Amino acid sequence: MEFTSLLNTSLDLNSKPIRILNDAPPKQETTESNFIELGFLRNVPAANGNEEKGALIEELNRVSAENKKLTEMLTIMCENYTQLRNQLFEYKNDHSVENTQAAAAAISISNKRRKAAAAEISSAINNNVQNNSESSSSDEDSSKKQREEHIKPKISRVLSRTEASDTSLIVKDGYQWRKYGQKVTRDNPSPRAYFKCSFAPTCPVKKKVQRSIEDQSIVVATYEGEHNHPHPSKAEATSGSNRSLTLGTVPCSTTLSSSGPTITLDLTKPKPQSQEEKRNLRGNINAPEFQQYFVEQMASTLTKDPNFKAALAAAISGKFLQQNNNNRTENW
DNA sequence: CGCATTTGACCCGCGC
DNA sequence: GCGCGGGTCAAATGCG
Repeated sequence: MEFTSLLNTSLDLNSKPIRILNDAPPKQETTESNFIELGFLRNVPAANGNEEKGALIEELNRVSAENKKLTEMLTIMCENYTQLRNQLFEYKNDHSVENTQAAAAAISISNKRRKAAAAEISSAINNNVQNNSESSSSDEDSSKKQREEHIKPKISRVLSRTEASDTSLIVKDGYQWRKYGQKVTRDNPSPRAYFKCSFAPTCPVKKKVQRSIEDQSIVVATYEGEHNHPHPSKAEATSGSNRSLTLGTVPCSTTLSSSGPTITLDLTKPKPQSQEEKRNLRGNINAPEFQQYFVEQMASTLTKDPNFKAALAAAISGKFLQQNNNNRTENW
């Protein structure tokens, strides 16, 4: 099963300010649209006339409807995610015996060459398949294919948005990684970094991180294999120290939109939280606490977004200008 | 001093 | 067999 995080859950907040008045000058238009998006609508004075007021109310209604739609979409996505996660757990349970054998083989041969290791792992899996399977020799081809599927390490891609100037190639996913190499590949001028799980050789998981050739602000992390140990943040939660809330076993930090600017939500970023809160939140995404946490995360992400900051600054400065103008008109 | 990162060298698979 | 390119190793280096 390949897990590719190409879902676009981004809200595209204010990347293109909404046009309110078609004939309004650009500067004014941007400021006013920002007012609406940032919730300053109530403070906009009615001095500009009833026509504009009506337009603003209409816009507010439109934005409210859009917000409702987005909320529904988010709910559906959460449901889908929960379903997929359950399916993953079921799948894992079904294959736990095979995975255990493969992991044991991987540990015992950690110092051998990769080829030999792969051969041993595959033979361990093959033995298991053969032992468990009652298939006759006529099914050899299909069982071969099955084996090949087992041998293939699980590969998943995660896309993360970072500062384009940030050259660290670090994708925060909660796990600890040790960098063991960096290469410049032919198809992409930006270097590719190679990481191993810090639990290696016990944990065979590797990841490759490289900036997207299309958008330098996006880093693509390719994960190979599955961790055979609990998520560090989970382990910490059980052992007493708190760093982050995890939303499942797969990294859910990122999204990518292939077209247009997006805002990426990083749900794995560490956040101070009490043990009790964590217990209450885990596994109940509909809980008000979770939703509050989710909103906090979104707010945190938004405040880190330069576009959002610029929009906020524009809105605030616009607000002050507006107030000054009003004061002047009142004083005159 | 120990650990993580860097980086050049090396290995290996693949296409010609 | 050779060259190319991706992936890995391991000595050197940096940092806390």
